[in-house]
Amino acid sequence: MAGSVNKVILVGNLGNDPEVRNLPSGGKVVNLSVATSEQWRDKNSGERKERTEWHRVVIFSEGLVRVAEQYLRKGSKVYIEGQLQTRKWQDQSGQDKYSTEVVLQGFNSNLTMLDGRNDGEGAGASGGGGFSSPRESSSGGGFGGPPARQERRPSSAPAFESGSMDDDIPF
Amino acid sequence: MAGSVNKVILVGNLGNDPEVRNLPSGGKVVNLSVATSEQWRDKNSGERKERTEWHRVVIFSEGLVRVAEQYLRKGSKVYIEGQLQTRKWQDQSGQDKYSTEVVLQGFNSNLTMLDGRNDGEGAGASGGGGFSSPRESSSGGGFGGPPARQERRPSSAPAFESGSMDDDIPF
Amino acid sequence: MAGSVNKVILVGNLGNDPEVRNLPSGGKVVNLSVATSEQWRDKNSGERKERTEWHRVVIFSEGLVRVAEQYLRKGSKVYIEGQLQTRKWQDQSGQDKYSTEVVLQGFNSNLTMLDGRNDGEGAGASGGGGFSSPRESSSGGGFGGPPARQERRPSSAPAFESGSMDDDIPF
Amino acid sequence: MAGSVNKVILVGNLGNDPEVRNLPSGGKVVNLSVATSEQWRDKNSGERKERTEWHRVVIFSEGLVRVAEQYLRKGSKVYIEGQLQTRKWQDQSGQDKYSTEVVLQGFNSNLTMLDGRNDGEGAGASGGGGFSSPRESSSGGGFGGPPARQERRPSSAPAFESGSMDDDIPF
DNA sequence: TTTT
DNA sequence: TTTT
Repeated sequence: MAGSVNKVILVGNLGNDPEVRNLPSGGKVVNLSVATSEQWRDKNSGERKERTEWHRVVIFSEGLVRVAEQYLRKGSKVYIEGQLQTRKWQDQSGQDKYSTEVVLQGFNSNLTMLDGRNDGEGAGASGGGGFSSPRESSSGGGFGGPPARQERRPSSAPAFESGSMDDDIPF
Repeated sequence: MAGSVNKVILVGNLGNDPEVRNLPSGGKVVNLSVATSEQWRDKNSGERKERTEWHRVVIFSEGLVRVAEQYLRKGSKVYIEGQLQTRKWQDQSGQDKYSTEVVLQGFNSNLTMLDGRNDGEGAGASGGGGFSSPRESSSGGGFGGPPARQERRPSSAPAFESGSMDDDIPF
Repeated sequence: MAGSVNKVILVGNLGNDPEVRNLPSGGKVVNLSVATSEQWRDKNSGERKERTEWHRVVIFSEGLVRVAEQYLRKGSKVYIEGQLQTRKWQDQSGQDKYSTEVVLQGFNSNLTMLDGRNDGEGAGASGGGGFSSPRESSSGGGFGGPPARQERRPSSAPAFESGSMDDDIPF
Repeated sequence: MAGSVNKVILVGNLGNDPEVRNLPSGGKVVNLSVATSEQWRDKNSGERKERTEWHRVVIFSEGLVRVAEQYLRKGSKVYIEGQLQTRKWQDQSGQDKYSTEVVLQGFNSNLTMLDGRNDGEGAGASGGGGFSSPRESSSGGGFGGPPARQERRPSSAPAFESGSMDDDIPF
């Protein structure tokens, strides 16, 4: 197909601790159960309503499996980026069943803890090797206007709390 | 829950013409069957592989129902933004079944045709009324730096045809 | 154009309290300064690195202006969905300047607080009126398989903490 | 910061052929100029309006640089996923300038051609190596319900051509 | 500078 | 069932 996209973005809370399973291959898979919810007020009755949706999330990416194991617990709030996949299986009675999951696997996945203290490295999808600098190989490379010698990501990166950018950025 | 997000973004092709159904309420629902696919080369065998995923899309938003009816056909390429929802139903034998769909309803949905001739208006989710100006009520409103009297979107909108941006934007 | 999309998604923290300004028109605009940051370990030196990016966010949507005023403070973590816009302005010396902002306006915007106690209504973009039920007009409307009489969003919606879905959803 | 997200999603058309530049390091950077546009009808005057936004896109990811060079031309329609970055530079007169760009670099980027004949492989961000199977290492790994011995993506991939899904998926 |  |  001349280009397609399959992306799910969730922000929600874990209904349970992550379930880690070992694969025959030696790898691991983690299953999460993630709740998202909407609130609204009924137009007619004026009542407060809520609807909770549960999502099955399956993590294959090595790096993200590690994040899930180490940092996530029942109740954790997470940002998730994955892909929709439906698979077919048979129950005990041989009946066909379908299961739709949000799959985190390969380059375009993400899992980020939104509460708690992730003093860790951050979590790239990184299918295997981990990643170091998000822009390791650049040097210059900007658009026409700005001169190429400009440093794009100075090592003296200003931390958000420091307030040191006050006279840099005009806002 | 202190804030959650449930969003699906798809770019894919329709496997069939849209199915339009009338609701008892007088409204309409449109069902789409959307394919996304990935290609890759098998690391070991070197073979070319492809996996196609089919997505059930259900459109409730009035404005988007109209777009689907008028412009979409089997084979159309679309951009879709909706929400994941799983619902339970019983088949003829009384067995419980679950069905997961991408639902377009309410403010945070979108449906945009990516091929063909949409000679129409564009497609906002607009639950009912349609929308006029995307920034009708602004006047000024910029950040600190720029003076507040600046027009953000003058009715003399800076259309590219005017050529006036040529020496404006440094790229 | 036969369909285009302009969307920014941010999860980050406010560097300052929201700045609220009144418009001549009687409306309000809110400006936010939002930080996102990445951490990584330098491949060569092994050093821990961090890069913080500051985003200017401008809120025009009435409903979201209210959310920002009421709930957001310096340090708040937010989910933001808006549009990229670059505008031109002149500084005191008459020099042309360009400013790129993430604009929340119209139907496809979102602002959700990710920490703290938003005991409020949730925050739809809702350009003007607020919104009540996210699926007010549906009744049935599912895909072919499931019968139309199924309730899509039962009022007895199970809250995430209740565990009441245990025997409903097979995960 | 306990987790942040910085993501831009664009669907638009190239205003010019891609600009490829060689880096001192031996790598390449590609700059794109991408237009998105909105149409609406003015509430008062009833006039048809349009607003075009131009985005500067900078591609560092090796794989995506290749895609851009090979397949993209002036007028091409693309799906782009990247990150917002603002950088500072000085013009000839020593004046500080800021430039905000959509940067494609590292694992969470994407570039997909939405028209034309991409007879190629598809385009993962894949910083260097390319990617083979999107789920090479799985075997089993499903959620609780389905038995673990189920193959998730059999090498006999269930291609739609086989007709085998006809009576499978209830839609 | 694109596209409709 | 789509598309390449």
